[in-house]
Amino acid sequence: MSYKVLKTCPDTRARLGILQTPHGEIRTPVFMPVGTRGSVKAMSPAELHELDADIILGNTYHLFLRPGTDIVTKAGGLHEFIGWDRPILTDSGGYQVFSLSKLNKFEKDGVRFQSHIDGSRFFLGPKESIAIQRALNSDIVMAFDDCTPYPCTKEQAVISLERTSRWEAASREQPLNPGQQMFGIVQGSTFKDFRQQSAAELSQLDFEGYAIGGLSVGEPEEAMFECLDWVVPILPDSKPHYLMGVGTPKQIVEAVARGVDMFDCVIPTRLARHGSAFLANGDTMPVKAAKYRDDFTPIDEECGCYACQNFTKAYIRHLLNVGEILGLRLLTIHNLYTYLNLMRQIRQAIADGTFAEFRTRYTA
RNA sequence: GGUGGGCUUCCCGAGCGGUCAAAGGGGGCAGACUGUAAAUCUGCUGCGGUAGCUUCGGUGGUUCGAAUCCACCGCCCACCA
Repeated sequence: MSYKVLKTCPDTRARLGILQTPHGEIRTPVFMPVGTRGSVKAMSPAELHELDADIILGNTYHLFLRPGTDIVTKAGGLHEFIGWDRPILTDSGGYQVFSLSKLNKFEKDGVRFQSHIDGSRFFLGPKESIAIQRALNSDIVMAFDDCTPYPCTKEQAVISLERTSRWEAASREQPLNPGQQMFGIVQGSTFKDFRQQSAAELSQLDFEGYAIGGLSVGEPEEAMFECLDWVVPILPDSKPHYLMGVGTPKQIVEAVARGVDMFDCVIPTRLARHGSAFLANGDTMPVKAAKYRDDFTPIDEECGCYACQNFTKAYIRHLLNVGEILGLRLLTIHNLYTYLNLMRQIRQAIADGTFAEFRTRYTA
């Protein structure tokens, strides 16, 4: 048993847990910073340690294109290659089926991609994706799925779900390295019967964890929460539940209340590079805005991050304004700190049995 | 002193009689962003809510009509004395 639930919230479905991997423990609920191409953009591993990140993501599609599996294999695996000694979860490339849909074509056993970099053609299916993730030697391997777009008709959803089911079963059959574990991904768009069917089918495959995909792709927030209400209760309780690609701080708190243990999202790092800071209450602040030109206070007086302890909004705005990379770095540090700190507060609240109050206070 | 070139909206810069409130950059401002084709992208950028009003160094003039043509004045840059 690599996952252990330590405590459950008496009032919600929130759980406190520990996920064991060959590169260490992951304390859940967890937020996993996204490092698509072998780097959490603008952050060094030392800084991620300092921020207390338990685990980061990598991406099969992107790392396959560059530097390529041969290089990573030669380096001794992704951990060695990027100098990160804690757990890594690799996404399968299923999201790129969705996000790069203009550049690819479905086939029975996978997707014919055209590289967004040089136009070269290659094929990615469950077999290929898992083989790449095996070469990367990530701690958590994601099954290869088809991330359904939104809006989506029931006819499209059924085709997509059938494809995902087939691909995930094929993914599960692929060998893994010792210690690697694989998570399956529930799809089914915003249709209750499809979501439940998908969750039931996946449970049969006995994955080490269960992800919910195909959300936060444009559907209303309420629809996302509704999907969680359908799906999470029928996922195995003894396994971690991972909501892929989500989300805003308030969405994370709401999803934890619905029994989700793991999250990843590019929002904190991307918004940082685009000039916005997340505040402790979940709101965003456009630090690049003109009104902060002469504001010599930190982004957040209460924040314990390196940026807030040492720099003012006026200075960070100036750095952003003139295009100095330190501005992006400081905001990235701040946003990741805010996210990881939120997760600490969530875990503490569950441990203390006060998560329901925390949730009410936070989302108010 | 002479000859030639120039002065355009915050900046650079196009424009060479009507379709010009004026191309294109830059800068500025605002917005978007959810398993990252993203240090990216989109929109706005003379005033006014509209009708319209005020701009293209200055002042006059030519013309139905001028940023565009003419005269004078001012300033800048070249080269020649």
